[in-house]
Amino acid sequence: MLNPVSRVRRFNRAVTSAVGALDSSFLGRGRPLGAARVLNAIGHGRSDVAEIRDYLGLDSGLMSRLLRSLEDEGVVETSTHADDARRRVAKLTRTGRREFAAYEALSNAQAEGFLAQHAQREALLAAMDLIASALTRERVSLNESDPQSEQARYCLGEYYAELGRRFKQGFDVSLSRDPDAKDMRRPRGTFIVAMSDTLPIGCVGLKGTDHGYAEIKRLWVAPAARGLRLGRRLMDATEDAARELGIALLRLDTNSALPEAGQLYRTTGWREIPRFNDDPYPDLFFEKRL
Amino acid sequence: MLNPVSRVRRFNRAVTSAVGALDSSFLGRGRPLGAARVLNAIGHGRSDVAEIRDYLGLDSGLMSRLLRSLEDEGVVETSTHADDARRRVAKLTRTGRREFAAYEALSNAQAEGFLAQHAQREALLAAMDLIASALTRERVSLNESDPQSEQARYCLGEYYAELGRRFKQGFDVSLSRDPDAKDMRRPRGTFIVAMSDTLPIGCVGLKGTDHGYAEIKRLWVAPAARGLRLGRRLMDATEDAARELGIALLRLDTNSALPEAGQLYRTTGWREIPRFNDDPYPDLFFEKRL
DNA sequence: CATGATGTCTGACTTTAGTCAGATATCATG
DNA sequence: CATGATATCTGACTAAAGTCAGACATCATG
Repeated sequence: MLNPVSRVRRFNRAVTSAVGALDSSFLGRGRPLGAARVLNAIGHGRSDVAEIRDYLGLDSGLMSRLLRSLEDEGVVETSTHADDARRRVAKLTRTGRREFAAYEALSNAQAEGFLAQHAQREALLAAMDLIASALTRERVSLNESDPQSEQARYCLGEYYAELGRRFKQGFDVSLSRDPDAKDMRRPRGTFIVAMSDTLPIGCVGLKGTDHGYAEIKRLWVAPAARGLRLGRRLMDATEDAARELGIALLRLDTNSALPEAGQLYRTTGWREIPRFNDDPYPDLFFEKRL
Repeated sequence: MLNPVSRVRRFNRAVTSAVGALDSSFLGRGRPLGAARVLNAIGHGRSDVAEIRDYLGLDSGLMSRLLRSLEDEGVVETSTHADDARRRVAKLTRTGRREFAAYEALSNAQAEGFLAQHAQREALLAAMDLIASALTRERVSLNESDPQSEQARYCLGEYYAELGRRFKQGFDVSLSRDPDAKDMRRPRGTFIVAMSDTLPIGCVGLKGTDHGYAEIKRLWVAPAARGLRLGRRLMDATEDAARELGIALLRLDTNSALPEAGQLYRTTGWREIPRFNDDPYPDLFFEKRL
């Protein structure tokens, strides 16, 4: 009753019945589940028919019929794609948007109801984040994005908050050599955000300099996503980007209060070098030749 | 992207697709899912046809047909219930047990595969326990059981380990007034274990004494089950049992290092009294008249 | 022991999901 | 502009799940 496998299986059972209940709550709107799923995919912004088919794993014949039934119902309208007349794009009509809103309200109410039942909300949410990240790990996408985008700013905020918790003297960005956004945009550098579904769960910046090297900055992985080797994936992606940009030498600084970071660098070809800047926070400095 | 409801919904999406994959892994054995589910329910010890139907939420007609198809296949045999000739009981044949074992192996392999993919196993398992307990909270059952049963011993072990972590001087059972098992058996007392599915997640003992009162001992709730008001349920069940046993006065001791326990007692009609024993660990003493 | 309730079974359906082989239109390419 | 690839659609199926009314045997009860 206590071994890890039974615990996973207990979780599976609990979640299977919860998911069943969730699915059947969608049946209350007089539409089969398949059609409801297509409607919701469109509502969530997937307009390309092929993309929806792919996302939901449907046969093209089935997809075509589901789309037709939604059109007959008056909740969806389709048109041909502007760039490619073979493809079709679907969008919701006014009634379709109303139906979608009803499904959204249902989902939100279900989620709120679940949360309302439990004390220790934060613990529960953290557990959910962890599991969701674990389950969708192979679907984590690394996207280059602007260092001032919403996702990037979210990651950086979390990163600073975590440094504040882990450095005994706290962390104040304004005292640190905070990299300029323009140094983390191509062609000088880049900024990569790891997204799991719609949640940013990690980031890293490549900051161009005028000293013949580029610096790795702001490597962060969300607590809920640790153990998935995401740090390594982010570093690999950054090195690839650096090579693309013709950068031959990378440097970074870090702090011994973040042992997992030092560990990562040491096992991926970085070598320790003497201090190369006067930032007050770091106490460890590394270099890697590409 | 960050609010609690979105986090729950992200979890739901992640888990929905995982459950789908799990279900379809059961299709590899040439049997539709419905039939496989019935076979597995029987394998897990549910023999009464009505009980299976209820557990799986099936229509009686459908259930009857599924059972018939399993019989035709030679994996199940049915007979009439010994006490009631209207009811049927189903059991696996030899080949049925072999098929069941194959499904079990599949489930175990799936669970092991999931665990093998992840570092931070313990964190992941703890998150799964927490969520499973939250989802099945209304299905937690409180069972009176022998204080030396496997489940009881598991709970007590966890309880002692937790005291060891929370008391700054640690905890050594042999120094404490460890209650005798025979004082926690009817008619002198009782011992109640809270089970979620097959996992013990809490316990409490009622220890009979010869001094005109009984004592509450070993109240424990698994970390994964906190926030579900399980402590209160356990205490209520114990008080009910005490009333049944004709006990009019209850006492207990606890420690101020366990503030949630003190809080629970104070809000449920217990009043603080002077020390009534010489156990070195407790520093708070309560009494409640039934 | 008559009566209504209960548990199972059967027949006759419907709905949903899914498959597969073309048909048709359009696109990218040389 | 011929050719093969791609995206969607249609027709013709099958399988699985589920529903419903009634049949039948058995049980609990007064």
